[in-house]
Amino acid sequence: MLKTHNCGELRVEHAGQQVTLAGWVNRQRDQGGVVFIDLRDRWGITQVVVDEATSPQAHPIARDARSEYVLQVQGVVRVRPAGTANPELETGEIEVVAQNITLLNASRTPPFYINKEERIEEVRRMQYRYLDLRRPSMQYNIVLRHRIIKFLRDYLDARGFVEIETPILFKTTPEGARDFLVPYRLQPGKFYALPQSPQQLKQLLMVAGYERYFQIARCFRDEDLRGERQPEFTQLDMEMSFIEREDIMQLVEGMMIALVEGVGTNKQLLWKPFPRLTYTEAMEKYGSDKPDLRYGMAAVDVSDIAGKSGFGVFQTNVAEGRPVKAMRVPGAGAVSGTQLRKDTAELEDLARSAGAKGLAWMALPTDENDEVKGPIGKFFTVEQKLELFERLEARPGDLLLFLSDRCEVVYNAVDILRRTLADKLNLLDPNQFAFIWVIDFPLFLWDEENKRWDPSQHMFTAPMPEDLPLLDTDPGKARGSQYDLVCNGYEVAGGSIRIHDRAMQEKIFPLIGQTMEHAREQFGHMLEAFEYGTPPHGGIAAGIDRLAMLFAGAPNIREVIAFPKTQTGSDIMAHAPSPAEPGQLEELGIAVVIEEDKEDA
RNA sequence: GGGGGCGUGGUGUAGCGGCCUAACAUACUGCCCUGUCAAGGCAGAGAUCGCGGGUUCAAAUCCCGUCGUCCCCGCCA
Repeated sequence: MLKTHNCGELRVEHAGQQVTLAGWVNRQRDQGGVVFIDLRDRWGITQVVVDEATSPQAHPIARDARSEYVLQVQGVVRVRPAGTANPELETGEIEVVAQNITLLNASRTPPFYINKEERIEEVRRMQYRYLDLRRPSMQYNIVLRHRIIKFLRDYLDARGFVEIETPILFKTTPEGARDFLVPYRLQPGKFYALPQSPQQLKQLLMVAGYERYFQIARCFRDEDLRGERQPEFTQLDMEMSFIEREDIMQLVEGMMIALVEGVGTNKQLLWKPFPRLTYTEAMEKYGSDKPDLRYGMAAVDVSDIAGKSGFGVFQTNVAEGRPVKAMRVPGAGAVSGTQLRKDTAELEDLARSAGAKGLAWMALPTDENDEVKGPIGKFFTVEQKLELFERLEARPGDLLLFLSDRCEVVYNAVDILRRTLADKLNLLDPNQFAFIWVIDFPLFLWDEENKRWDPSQHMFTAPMPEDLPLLDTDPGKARGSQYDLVCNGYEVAGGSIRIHDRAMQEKIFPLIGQTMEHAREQFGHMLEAFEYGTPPHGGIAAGIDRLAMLFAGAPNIREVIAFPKTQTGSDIMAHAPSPAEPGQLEELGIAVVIEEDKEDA
């Protein structure tokens, strides 16, 4: 070893010890006769003192040392002279008096600061990702991610789960996203697909009798990127046999609580056990199947009251079956008239961008004797207003927003209004975790474009037993045995009880527009497996990137992925993707045909 | 596929028609300095303002296109 201690561990009790440290120059302070070097490694920073008089060998090297030079320092630990301790440093009580310094490697001037937390343009960070990752904040994120994964592994291992690897080179998987294809030289013209998840394989492991499986699995989906989505991402993939929905939810909930409480961050659970919302409740109240419950502002149906008001839009909509929903924004009405008009105009624009035709509002005065402000107030009788306020639990100074349209439009608008208002009103505390379960999803969602039902999760999700008859009569009403774990507005895990019966599986295919022929071709091995004693089973997959992001308090998952891709799927450092060599393509029997720019070529 | 933001010395920002021969901080280079820790002092170097075109007497600044990146919708659980 080139070091006997790391740069974060030396304390007063080490005083007098001969030590060797190695690391990077975080900062160098040249005082002339004495040079201070803050030596940094993954564990911390230790001050090295180099005195010209007592360390003639080390002094010139220390003088020439620059940021990010790699040094090995041999010296003696000493308690710092009185008055020179640095309470900012964990090692601030001591310093290492250098006897010998070896320059292990020099460094060019880095393109950005390693020793200073400053927002740097992301292109630059990605171009020099190895330097970006050297920054302490990134090292914290990456190590935190490791701790999360380690915790989950240990937790599941202790409960009889077996970690099993599944292939990356596989076949199209039924998650509904676009596949990444990998051409294969030995069979020109044929392609592997990278797994969108190990879904089929983990079910087959249940058929194989492993009963409790997990894997830290890389998944691949060729869809557009977002802050929370990368083309390759990591899931904690799990599957269990002989269990019911409740068993998995309990296990995962216990695991998440233990993780939050055991992984050593300052994150607080807002509540436990985790509340459960049905999909319908989530949509009705929050307009989203992954609502952020760190704040309220739930939508409340006021169709009955609004329909009786004198406001024509509400009357017509309610008469034609379109709901009127109201949201209470605490305190947002207690501003000047000018400000109120500006705020509500902005919110109305937002609602319009979500497809709504408008946004009505009432502002409750802070003085209860004043009139309610807002253009629709006059259409409501005093009694109607009081009824509204009571239902919304409105207080003086609140702003009430009213939306009325088709359900989907109202949901959309409620969702975007809630999220925007929460941000504006500073209601988003990243240290608070609001975990909730969303259950009772519809098994299918109608795909208007292709005029068919689409599985809302995937084709192996079992219907809720009591909804089986609906498959024949009204498939849209059938609920799936699906459960999603949501935290702070992010879906962090999703799973279901699976179909383990061939007949049931074959019943699903035609409903989702799969011909039997195509289904057998793609999934024949699954159907066949179901005939050999498949146990009832189910599972869940948790997004490790999103969890790590939440635990790190990071704004996107790139901050917790060592080498992420940009929004266009590029790796700026390595310049991937890149054209293939003609010889490689020839071996694969592939010709690249790139469309010339359609018109303006 | 669509909408929006951003792109100025190495880095982070300012400048948003003429006072820009582009400012500030920091980093960088040299010299001075024996208790600093965002060290300090003095001196210095460093930018065709992403790229291309246009408008104008005059463009970092306005317009169009393009490239890159980020956010959002679609897409994706």
